[in-house]
Amino acid sequence: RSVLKTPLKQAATSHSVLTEIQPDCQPLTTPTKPTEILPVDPWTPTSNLKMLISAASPEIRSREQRRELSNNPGEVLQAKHCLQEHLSGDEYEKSQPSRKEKSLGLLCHKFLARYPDYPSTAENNFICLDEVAEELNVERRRIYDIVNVLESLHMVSRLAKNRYAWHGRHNLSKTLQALKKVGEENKYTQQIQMIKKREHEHEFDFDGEKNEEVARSFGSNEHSEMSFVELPGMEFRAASVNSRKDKSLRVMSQKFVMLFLVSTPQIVSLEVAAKILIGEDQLEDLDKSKFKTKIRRLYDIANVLSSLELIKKVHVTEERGRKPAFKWTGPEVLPNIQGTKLETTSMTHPPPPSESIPSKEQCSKNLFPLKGKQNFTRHPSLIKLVKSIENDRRKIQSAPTSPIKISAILFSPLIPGTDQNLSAFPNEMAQVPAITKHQLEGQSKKAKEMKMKLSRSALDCNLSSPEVVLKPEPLCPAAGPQQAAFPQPLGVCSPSHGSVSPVILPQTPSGVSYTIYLHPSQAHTVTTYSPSFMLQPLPRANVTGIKSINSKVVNKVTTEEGDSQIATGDPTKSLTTKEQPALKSEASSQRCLKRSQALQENHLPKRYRSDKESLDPSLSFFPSGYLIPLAQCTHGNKAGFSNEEKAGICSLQHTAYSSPVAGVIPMTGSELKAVNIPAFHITPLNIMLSPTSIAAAPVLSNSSLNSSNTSSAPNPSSSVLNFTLQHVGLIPTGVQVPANPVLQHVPMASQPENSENMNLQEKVRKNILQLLDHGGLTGECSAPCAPKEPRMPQTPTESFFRTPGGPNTVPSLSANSDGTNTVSQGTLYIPQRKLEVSED
DNA sequence: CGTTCCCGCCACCCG
DNA sequence: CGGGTGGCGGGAACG
Repeated sequence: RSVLKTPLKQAATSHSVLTEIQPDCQPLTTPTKPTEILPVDPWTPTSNLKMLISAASPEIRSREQRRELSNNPGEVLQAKHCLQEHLSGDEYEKSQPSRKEKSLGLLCHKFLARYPDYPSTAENNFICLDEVAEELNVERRRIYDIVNVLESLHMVSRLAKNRYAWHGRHNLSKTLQALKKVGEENKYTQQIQMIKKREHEHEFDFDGEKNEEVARSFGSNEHSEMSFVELPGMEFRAASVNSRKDKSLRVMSQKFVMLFLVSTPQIVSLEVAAKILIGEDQLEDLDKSKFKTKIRRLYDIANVLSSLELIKKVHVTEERGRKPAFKWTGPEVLPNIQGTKLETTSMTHPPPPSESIPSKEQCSKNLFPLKGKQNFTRHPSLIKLVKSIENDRRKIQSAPTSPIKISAILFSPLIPGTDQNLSAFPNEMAQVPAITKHQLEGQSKKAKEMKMKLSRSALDCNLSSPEVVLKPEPLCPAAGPQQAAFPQPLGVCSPSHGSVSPVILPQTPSGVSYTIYLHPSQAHTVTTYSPSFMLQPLPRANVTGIKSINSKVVNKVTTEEGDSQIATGDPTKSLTTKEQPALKSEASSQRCLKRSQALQENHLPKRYRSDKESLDPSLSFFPSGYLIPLAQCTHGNKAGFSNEEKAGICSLQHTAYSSPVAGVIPMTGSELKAVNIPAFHITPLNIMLSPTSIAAAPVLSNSSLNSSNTSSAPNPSSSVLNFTLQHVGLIPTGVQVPANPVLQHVPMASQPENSENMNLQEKVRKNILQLLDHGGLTGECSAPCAPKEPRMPQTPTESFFRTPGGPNTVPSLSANSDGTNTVSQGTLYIPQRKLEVSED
């Protein structure tokens, strides 16, 4: 009916007619699987499995082999889908491929198998859809599904009708960075939080504040109406191909990925994803069918992402039961891009992709009229209108550009060697012989990683920020629930908006800039503040879901986790002696709860200082020639905060549970209890600092060690520690711990095991110290400046410790007059995790 | 039964 | 206007 865009009615009619006329052909229905085949049939799932097993065989692509290696031998099942049938097509027709044989995931694998991950320019990297479709024996329609999501990751790009160019993973890291950034700017983190919150709204029903918050969030939400995110140099190849750039699958795929990138346990449930993706357009019609459709699409996308091994399916268990979700298993994405193009290296800047740089006129055409209204809301229909207009405009714009020399651009050296190396990193890691899950997760690796990072960062001192360090477990053989506990490797990245830094970078020719198509009206909305700068004590998913948890539940959870964990059984036992007592004494949860609740009340979202920080339209030209609205707020914002504001916003405990800045949802004590405690059990080292905070700690302590400086906090390190401990509930609020421990604890944070804690600690500490010595530190921790331009780090240390976002993002701690500690800008992360995440 | 998701109609848009 | 694209949702397969 009217609801349907497509005159489905007709379809339905014709359908029924057809059905009647030709009963044997089922026009609109899924063909029934011809009942039965011999049990021994080669195509049964079982046989499939066998095939797989025997399959680690020769003819699999080298790439495939690598993957296999990385897979735990015991998990053949898991790898099942990873294989392509190895036999010639001879057996095709005789058997009815089971539904699974036709799955998009498998198809995608086949598709991927055709092309190298990192194609060289020399190779023939053209993709002809018809050809592929034929070879893979599927309808073209299916190929579109695959290609579309690949395109969203810039792994392919469309050249012309029926033709695509294969880029493989060369662009992947940049794309992910861009996506992450955009995701942050879209405040996806908060949206997720919000969704979850809403799920069980029933419980907290407080005042209008909530509503306001919701409204605001969703209202401003339309900003996320952004379209396809592009990379410079990856812009439309051919003008003609542009039209549907903002269409669903592609964009949806990008958004989906964004959700992972901004989530701390990088797990996203389908439900949430769907809601967010829908919510962007119109929040009201939470139409069920629409939701269903969205989910369906998400499955499609997820399937190909899975094939790419960027995500994998898991289940999160909430109070409602198991819900399908996906976990990011791709490379860790560092918000800061700068590192990618090491000016350090003799390589210098990669030659600017001159060919692909749009003319100036185009740039001007791209100018978005900025609309100042902050909360301008428009009716959906209007949005649509605008969209189409915008669309047209785009077409026009792109027209002059017309197809560029493919060969030139296709493999344009956008990605310097360094980048490639980086990209390759995960693979290397993956190649490390698979041990046991635990071991993988284990410290040895982490320790190495740490070292590596440390030394690396030392080397990269010229970088204005840490370079991209990829997470070690990308290929996920061991991906278990535990991973959730280690959202980010030490020092790797700030979960936060890289917007800060990246935004600043664009100046650099080779910088990873990205292009977002926004509706003019939305330009202003882009990032007002960084979502990540909020404390996220809990994993959104379960957090939201939990009302009151009793110890039983907690135990249960822990136990469940335990099996895959090193520390098992009674979690308490696995704790270090040191921690143990603390934890116990901790009736903490209760205390925390109360307090948090109390605090929440006071501090709920006072919307903050709007955009005074929007110093100016903050628009700038990127090399790509596209005009991109900067996330000015990000840095401006930070700088903009006055101390009192910070204080107000971030006062101790309160901040932990709800930050006005972030619009975090306040949580109840029970929730905290439920979530935080389990986290402890799971992670021997309970204190898990986010990269941001981690970065902060060293700097701070350092500053206090060396020459003190700007830090207003007498003893920042201890502040951090105390804050953390208190927050986590390890120590009563009143207790204070000396600063030193910080150094020890921080490193430990990355250690899942305690057995070697001491050693590791030692090592890490040494490393750190060493590092410090090296660069003599300049710990400027509370410099609220928002440099407009990329700033070169003064010292290696600084560059290392500074959050990727830039100097201004360095978390600062300060003691408030009231004696409480204040954390500003920084984020202390508590291990966040689902109540339970299970692989399938 | 709930979840997963293949199939293919048909609206759209491009050349 | 024909053909490439790809939104969309029924309902089968799967678990």
